[in-house]
Amino acid sequence: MEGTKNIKHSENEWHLTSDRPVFIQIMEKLKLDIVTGIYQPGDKLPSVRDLAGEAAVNPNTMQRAFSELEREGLVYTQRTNGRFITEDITMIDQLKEQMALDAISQFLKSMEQLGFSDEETMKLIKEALKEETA
Amino acid sequence: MEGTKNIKHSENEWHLTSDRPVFIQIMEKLKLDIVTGIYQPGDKLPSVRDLAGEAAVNPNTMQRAFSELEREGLVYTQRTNGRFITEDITMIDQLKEQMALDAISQFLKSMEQLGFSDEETMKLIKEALKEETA
DNA sequence: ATCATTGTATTATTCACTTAATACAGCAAT
DNA sequence: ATTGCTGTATTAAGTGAATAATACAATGAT
Repeated sequence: MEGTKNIKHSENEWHLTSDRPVFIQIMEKLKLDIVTGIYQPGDKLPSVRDLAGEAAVNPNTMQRAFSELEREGLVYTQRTNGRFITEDITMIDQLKEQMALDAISQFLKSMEQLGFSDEETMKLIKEALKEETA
Repeated sequence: MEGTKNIKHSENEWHLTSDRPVFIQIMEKLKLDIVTGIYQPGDKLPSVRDLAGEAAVNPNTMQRAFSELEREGLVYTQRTNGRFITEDITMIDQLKEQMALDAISQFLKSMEQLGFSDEETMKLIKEALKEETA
């Protein structure tokens, strides 16, 4: 096979916190890496043990995160060879769109709950984007 | 007497979930009720036991949520009389502004992580708001 | 003075998440 | 055949959150 370097993550930072289940946070990071193309369809993933060491978590915890991702169809396993990103590009695109829609609806819900009108929300968003570039 | 109805929440729904600490979710709801004016500055709160019963949680859990809110200065306690919303209007206004800014920055961060440009994000927000009214 | 209500404190138990330490089966390269 | 890597499974232990069941001190109303 192509020897060497299936390390596609280099100096990854996992910044895991204790306020939410770690395996959930790992799933979220992996999903981000998939929809943003850091992991390409069909890519081989580092082993459970390697990733666990890199993220400084127990191999069981990393294994659990992968099991869930596999249950959702985002990765698949070759029993003794390793894990791979799904080659279903449609699924990946749909996931990205869904994650964006979730972020949007969650944000709009928050602003509505705080009592901001749609106009006020738009105004605040525009201001935030302006200051971002500055 | 019980004729005094200091119940300002009526048929409140707490929709608590098990994916995050309950006392955190309670704090979030109380904060929303404060910044949106459901609870006014100086208002007396229902007793720990009453609120615990209403939210279907253990009194200890409700007590913990209040302890944290008190630590943050949003409520204060009269030892054997009850709890009250802070009368510091400035603090409440600042909290509301901070919650809005947090929602915005969290949203923008999510969209950036997903790889959307500021322009794309704005476009998606506008579309979401249009469909909302329709 | 008595009583109900208030916030508060204590102890024990349960549960999910996490870690730790192994162990096993299957495939590839040597 | 041996070695090394892969995913996977198992058991034990520790931790924080939540519940349950009480108990106590202080205040206001009666």
